[in-house]
Amino acid sequence: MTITQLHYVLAIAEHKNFTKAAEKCFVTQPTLSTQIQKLEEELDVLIFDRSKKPIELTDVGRKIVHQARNIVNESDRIQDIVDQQKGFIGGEFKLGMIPTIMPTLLPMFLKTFIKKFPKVKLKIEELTTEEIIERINEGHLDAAIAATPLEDETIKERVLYYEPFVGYIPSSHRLHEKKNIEVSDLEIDDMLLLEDGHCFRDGVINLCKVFKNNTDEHFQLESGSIETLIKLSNEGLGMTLLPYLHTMELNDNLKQNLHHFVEPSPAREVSIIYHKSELKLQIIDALHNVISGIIRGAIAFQNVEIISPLAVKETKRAV
Amino acid sequence: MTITQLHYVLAIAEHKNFTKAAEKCFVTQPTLSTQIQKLEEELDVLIFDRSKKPIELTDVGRKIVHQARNIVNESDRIQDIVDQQKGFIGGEFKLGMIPTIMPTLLPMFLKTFIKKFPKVKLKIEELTTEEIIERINEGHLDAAIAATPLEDETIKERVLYYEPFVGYIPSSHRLHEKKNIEVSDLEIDDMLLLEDGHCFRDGVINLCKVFKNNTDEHFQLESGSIETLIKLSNEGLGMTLLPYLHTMELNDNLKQNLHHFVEPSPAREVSIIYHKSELKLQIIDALHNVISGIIRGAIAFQNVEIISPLAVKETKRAV
DNA sequence: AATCAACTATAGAATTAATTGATAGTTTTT
DNA sequence: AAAAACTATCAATTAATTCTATAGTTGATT
Repeated sequence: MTITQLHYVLAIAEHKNFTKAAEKCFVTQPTLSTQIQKLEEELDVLIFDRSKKPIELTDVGRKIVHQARNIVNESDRIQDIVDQQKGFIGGEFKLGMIPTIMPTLLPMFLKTFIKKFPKVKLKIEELTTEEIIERINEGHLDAAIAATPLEDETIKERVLYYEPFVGYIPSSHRLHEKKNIEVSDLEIDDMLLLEDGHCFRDGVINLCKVFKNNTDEHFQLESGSIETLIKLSNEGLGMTLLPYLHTMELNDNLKQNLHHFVEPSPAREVSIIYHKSELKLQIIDALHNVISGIIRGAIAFQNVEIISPLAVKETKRAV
Repeated sequence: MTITQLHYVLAIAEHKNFTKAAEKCFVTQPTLSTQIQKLEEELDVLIFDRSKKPIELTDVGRKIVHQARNIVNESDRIQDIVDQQKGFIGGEFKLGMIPTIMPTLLPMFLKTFIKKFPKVKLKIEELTTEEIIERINEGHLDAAIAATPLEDETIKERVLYYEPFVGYIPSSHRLHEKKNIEVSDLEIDDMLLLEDGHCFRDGVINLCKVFKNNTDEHFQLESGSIETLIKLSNEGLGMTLLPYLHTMELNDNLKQNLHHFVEPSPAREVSIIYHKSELKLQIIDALHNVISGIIRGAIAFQNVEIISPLAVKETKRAV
């Protein structure tokens, strides 16, 4: 059994096709055929069921693939160890981001990051939380930025910041006259909300359920649609909640419709998440440091006046 | 990087000598030299410091060895997965046992076990708890039977049974007339004890500390010396505590010196312990089942009369 | 400082394994 | 029925691993 063979197994398991897998491995298809045969012979067990089209894993095959992924991940860490020793931070790094975070956060840290770590080739993709979890587990993403907690055993989370929600209340809305709103003011029937998989932290009222109820009867919004949300809100379809960082980009007209919560404000927890095998931990560290540094800096400098200490819990300084 | 190369790294790290490591790997010494060189070149880092005699690991080398051990263990599990699928329970299995458990427990289960699992080649070694922990972590032992809890993060424990201690009190001793003794009767100054690293369970008085204090001033006994302990006790050097299973083998004369504790009796927890990577889990399962079955059976049948329900805690049925 | 013992490194040959291009044999799709 | 899409197999090639033999290095001993 060789690590190369395990790579081949993973590629075939993924593409369900020897020919495509071979391309991805930069070898010819017979190479895969023979190497898989050798491995199957060595273990004296069939990993793939070739009678099915497309090819399928056998029961043992599935377990072997799972274990093979462990082994390959663990063996990749050897290079990480060496990189760490050399103080080298570089290489390709695939980062996922959910749609409601990407457009505001990415421009804030990207320039700083690539300047500070020029050898890291960041590949950033906008994905839903579900897609992110799947791809992290499959090893196609090195890390992602998403709303947490996820409660997923195989994925580690490191909190970047807490982002309060701000009410966006058009003049037609019943709450428009109220300067600061409270969670108890909210009513599902006159709200537009993002289907965003995020829950609020324990202790703060859990708005998740409210969201879910709502989406049944009304409609739901997808990727990058916060602008749409605001427009719909302006059309008189209801108030909405915006993540704080988004509110910073609104023009002055729209800003007038913002109503902050009285403390403690509901907030979402935004974290960098990654597989528990902690591959490429140095780059994750680097991202964590740059982003949480930027967020701290940006807020402390620009916005202390706009939202005075928005604490999620007494002890926590938001955003 | 190949798994073979990692095996070579581990062997050299262990023996600190290319020539010896080569023997253990069943290859010649030049093979190791070249393969290690290739790996070091691929990673572009020195794993071994050859200037030192005997050879030493570099700092990165140490980390690489640690990771290499992970990878090798994980890759061994592939065979385990296959074995499990085939329902095959067999292969070499190295089991450690501490001296105060081995002589009584081994004869009780060995015959049954090898009859039930004839394909497992058990290699049993008598070792101290410290040696066991070290060897499990180094991968030289597959499992061991020892007194627990160990509070060692890398080692998993599965309790086999609780073994009460029985007082052995020669006629010369102040407590000889008392039929059933209590923990509060014990006094360090007139007791002989085993240096056995085991602590009693929470809730029951912790006799560990008593042991430790004692060994300073007096003397301590090593491996398999319970017979000696009894003889010394008979010589008037004090009473002692015997693990329950040992008391079953005493001749009638000596049995007269046994004094059971009033409930709850102090007891030791005896577990099968193994590395958290859970290599060869099927065999560990098999051992666990056979041993705990035997213990349950033996006691229920022969000894209900001798020590009536000796519960360590209210809820637990001892031995 | 010469010699020895105990190592590790290197060279070249032999062996073993991996990969390829060409092609045969399947199964599925059209 | 033909074409398309795959995987398996074969023979040849290339690459890698390992071996034997030996050279080089270091530290200890005389």
